[in-house]
Amino acid sequence: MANLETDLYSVKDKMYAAADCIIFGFDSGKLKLLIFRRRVEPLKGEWSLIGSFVRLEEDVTEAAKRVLKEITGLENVFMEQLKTYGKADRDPGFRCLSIAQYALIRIDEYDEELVEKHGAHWYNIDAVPGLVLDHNKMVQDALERLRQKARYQPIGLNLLPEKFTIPQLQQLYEVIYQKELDSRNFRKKLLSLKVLIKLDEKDKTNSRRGAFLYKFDYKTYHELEKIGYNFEIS
Amino acid sequence: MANLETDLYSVKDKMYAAADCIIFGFDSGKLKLLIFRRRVEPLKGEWSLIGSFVRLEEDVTEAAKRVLKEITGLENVFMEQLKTYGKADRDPGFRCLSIAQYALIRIDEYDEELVEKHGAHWYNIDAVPGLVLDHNKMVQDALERLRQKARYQPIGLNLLPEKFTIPQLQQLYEVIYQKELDSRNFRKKLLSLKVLIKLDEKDKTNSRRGAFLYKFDYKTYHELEKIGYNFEIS
DNA sequence: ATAATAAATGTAAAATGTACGTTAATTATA
DNA sequence: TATAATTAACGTACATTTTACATTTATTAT
Repeated sequence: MANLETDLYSVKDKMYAAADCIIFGFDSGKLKLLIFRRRVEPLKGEWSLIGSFVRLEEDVTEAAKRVLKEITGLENVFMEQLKTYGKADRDPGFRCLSIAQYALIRIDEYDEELVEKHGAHWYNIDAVPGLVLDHNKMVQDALERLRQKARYQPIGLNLLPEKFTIPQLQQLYEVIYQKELDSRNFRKKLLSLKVLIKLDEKDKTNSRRGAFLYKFDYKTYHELEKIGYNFEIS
Repeated sequence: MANLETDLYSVKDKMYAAADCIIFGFDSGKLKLLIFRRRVEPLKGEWSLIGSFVRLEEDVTEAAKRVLKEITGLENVFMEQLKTYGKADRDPGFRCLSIAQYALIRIDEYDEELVEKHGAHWYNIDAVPGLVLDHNKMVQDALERLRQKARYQPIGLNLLPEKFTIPQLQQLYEVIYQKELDSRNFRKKLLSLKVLIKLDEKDKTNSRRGAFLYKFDYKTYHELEKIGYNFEIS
């Protein structure tokens, strides 16, 4: 794969596959996206989703994990396939499929130095600049998927620290759904689901009184899931 | 692409992409799957999802439509990407990604002759034989997606004729969800959604009395959809 | 005319969702 | 040391939806 650009015959004659990652984070009440400068011609240097070619001997999933680790230092992150973008003319350089995958990371955990070194940058989701190829479309699709999926599954929690407060969680849902939620009903609904473990620690960064921290009870959740239980928040 | 099997160097050195279709139908109260005999080595002649290599100059979506038309004669069918199967070793012959797409067809509309000519066959979903590679897994994943998606969107209707009765629709939901539904509550819920148009024709194939035929009001539905409406049936 | 059969309608209780008002805990400050 | 300010937490009444179940209706084969 090293001489992709130089071996013109093979470039035009082959099918390539890229793994592109839509990396979401949540910070200061905002949903964010991590992007970097594209590393291959054409359009080298332009803003792009973080991605890489899938190597011949490598699983698609592995390729996505590889770049994610390379840029953020993170492993074992929530990542899920979004969809494959397969228009024949989507990339002017190659015939290249992109298998897009979205990742949800805890923004306090990534390796800042590494991110900086690769020229990557976090943008507010509503201020993402123009990206190469169909990458803006991928971001839109990923957002829609996140919204859809968050309604019935507790995936949003992957964007928060392990210990979080209910007001924090509400704020997260508010940015995902892009609408305000009633804090009293939100709390009531959430607690009725019986999958939060209340700790006796408080987070006092946002109020004098402080808000209790909670952990999500994955064990119980997965058991309930089996018997057709839905983590539904609206 | 014609000499894939003969040009050994390129075969081992290239990435291929296949479009595999999970084709669902609904007939006599059963959910069915259309499969055929694989046309390429290795495993030529074994039961397989209906698929084809994606040509270099062809969109992935086009490839899927192409095979679907080739085998069933159908165009303009509901089809949606399921996911891409990208394990490096999933196909012992090539490095080949499979972009799996599921289709929902009205089983009374396909071209029987064409299907027969290609050695394709409808199997009850609970009696699908062993398929090549990871195709059985694809079927399971597609089923799960269908179940998930049918809860909130009226995609099941793509499996029924344009005119259908409420008992028919209920039967469809029952096979999709694999559970019995209360007919009184089903009807009530369905009609409350205000997206069925009652015709003044009856279908008398199942009872002396006959059941009224309905059409789905896509126009109204799509308007409601915009304002955050959910076609939720459980 | 009657029996048989699936279709269609109805109703009451339980559960869930919605829209609010009130109280509690904490600390900076006066 | 008391008070003000602020967010967290709890509660309640009403509306809507879901659930569980019984009855009536239209049709035709006998």
